[in-house]
Amino acid sequence: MGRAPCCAKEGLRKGPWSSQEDSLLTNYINQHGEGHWRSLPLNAGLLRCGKSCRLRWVNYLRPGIKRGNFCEDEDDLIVRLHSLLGNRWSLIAGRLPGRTDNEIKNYWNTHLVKKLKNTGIDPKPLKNFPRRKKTQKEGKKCKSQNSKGQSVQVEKIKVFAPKPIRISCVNSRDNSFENDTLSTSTCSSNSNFEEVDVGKEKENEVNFLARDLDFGELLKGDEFCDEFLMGESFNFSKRPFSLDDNMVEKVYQEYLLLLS
DNA sequence: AAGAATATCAACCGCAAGACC
DNA sequence: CGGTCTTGCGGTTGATATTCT
Repeated sequence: MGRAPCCAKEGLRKGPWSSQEDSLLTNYINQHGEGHWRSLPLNAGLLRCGKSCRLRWVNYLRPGIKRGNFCEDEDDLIVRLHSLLGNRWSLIAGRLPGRTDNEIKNYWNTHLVKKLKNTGIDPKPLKNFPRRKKTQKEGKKCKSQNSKGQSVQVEKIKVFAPKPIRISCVNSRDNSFENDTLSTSTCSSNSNFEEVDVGKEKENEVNFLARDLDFGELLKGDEFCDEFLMGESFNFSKRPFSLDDNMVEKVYQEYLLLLS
């Protein structure tokens, strides 16, 4: 099965984006919305491939993106989530307000790995979870036909990374999971995110987690996770970083709570 | 001051998988 | 139902910046 390239390569610009290209892309998306990446460059007057446009938008131009200066809370959360989820940067990014998967991945590789190694911690995930398999139904709009054979747009459930919210308390960094409550506080250094209705956000979060993390599927038949779920026999001494306060267990318990 | 070495991060690439035809 | 398209993800690259010698 041959696979067509995402775009014709000839005559397309590569490399860093100019401010003019940025504004063309931003203006186009502001007017027409995201999506249709393949046709977007042509329509927006850009000599870029759609993939490049998407990447630029998602990682740089999209409103609400926070750049640089990761706070200690964020470091902490990234390390913990990485320990739980491995290199599933998009999932990790979903838990960090305004951060992109690319930025987190870069930050992990350039800063956190070193930092962990310097403190004698092996920055390996607990478990290499398989890459998530999406279900047929989720994620996309699809066309279907009504009884008259007319084509109608059916809105399928779309997996939005929810408005990023923290799942843990941020004020007590070293005891981040002391509180059993599911805090939705945002990162302390982040003032760009709105206060949210905790009830609704929690609901959204549950939906998000249930669909996107898909722990049920992820963990099904997994001896390691069975063990983890059973709790008692799990040996925390295997953990890649200090767990004197059972941090990861608490993160995990939060996820379980959200799923219950 | 200058060249080398190292760090950083934006962007590219290939692949997987669902959607579409 | 099979081939193709589209999107999104994670790994990697390479240009630029910074630090070291």
